[in-house]
Amino acid sequence: MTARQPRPTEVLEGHIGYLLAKLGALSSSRMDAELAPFGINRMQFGLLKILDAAGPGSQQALSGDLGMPPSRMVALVDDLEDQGFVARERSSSDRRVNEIRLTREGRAVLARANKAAVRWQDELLVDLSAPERNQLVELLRRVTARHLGGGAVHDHS
Amino acid sequence: MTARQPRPTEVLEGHIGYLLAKLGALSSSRMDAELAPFGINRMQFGLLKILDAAGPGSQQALSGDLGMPPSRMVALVDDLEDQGFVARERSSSDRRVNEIRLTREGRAVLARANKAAVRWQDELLVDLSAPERNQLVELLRRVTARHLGGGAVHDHS
DNA sequence: TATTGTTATACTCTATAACTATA
DNA sequence: TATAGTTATAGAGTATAACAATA
Repeated sequence: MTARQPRPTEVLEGHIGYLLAKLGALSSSRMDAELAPFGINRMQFGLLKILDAAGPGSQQALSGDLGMPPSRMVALVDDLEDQGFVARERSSSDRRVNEIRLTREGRAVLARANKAAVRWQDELLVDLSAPERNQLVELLRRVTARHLGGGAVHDHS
Repeated sequence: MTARQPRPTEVLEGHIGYLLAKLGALSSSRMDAELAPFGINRMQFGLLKILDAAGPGSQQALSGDLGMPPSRMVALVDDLEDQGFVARERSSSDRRVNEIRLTREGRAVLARANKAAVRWQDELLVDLSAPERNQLVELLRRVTARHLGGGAVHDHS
């Protein structure tokens, strides 16, 4: 509790990596909190968004998209399926694959969750003007494109 | 491996939180990799920087500064002490407190580690012009000040 | 033999809470 | 009784590897 001076961490804020890590962690935990009322976490939110944008896909494809091991998809999809947000159907052409598709309920919850996500984003950027927000997003996208642009974005710490 | 289309995650990049989380994770893991040759991780790097800027302090004060529980400091400082980068001295006025101070070796390794950190930052921002880099840092600092500015910056996922 | 999805295991990280020594 | 530091424990998250079904 005995933090010193005004702000000893100020010296760290010169490092953009520090700012990115801190804001990333804040944003992640807050996103999870915002999404919790809808029964999903930010990974599942991303999953629903991809399904919505790219159409149905196998768990392998999805795990490739999200850059996570297939084993991790199981619980994620289990939970979405239990809540009726996605449907798992054995592909007729290749019965090994699970074809995952968004249900009507899934599309509905995605719409509501998306609103919450946008609301939180607005709150995060409340101090920036509209042009500044666009500038920030554009700069971050350029950095992202260079360093994570190749294919799926991996965590792989 | 069977990631679909050009980049299905593109739909996620409209969310600044996604970009921040991904870049934060990338930056963190890369920082650890850059610092590993010096025998420290990014937390210890931050610790050394704070000691350098604010002078010696107790473990409590440091843990307050960094926003982590005192128990976590122990191993962090143990390791730094083993390598001779900091000295732990029982305070004479209150023998419960450990006064942590930077050693000469600590100051030397900090200087070298800092160069590596700056080099990585330059690489991260390689596609941005000098004014753009300044703009990005300034925007991030303003967002940080609003949402994490109060005191110590907590992780607390 | 290779691949999809699943399950089991093991490892890392971290917070919480007991414990000690000082005050 | 309260506080600084330490140790112990327990939980979450996650990757890796074994496994079953299908190709």
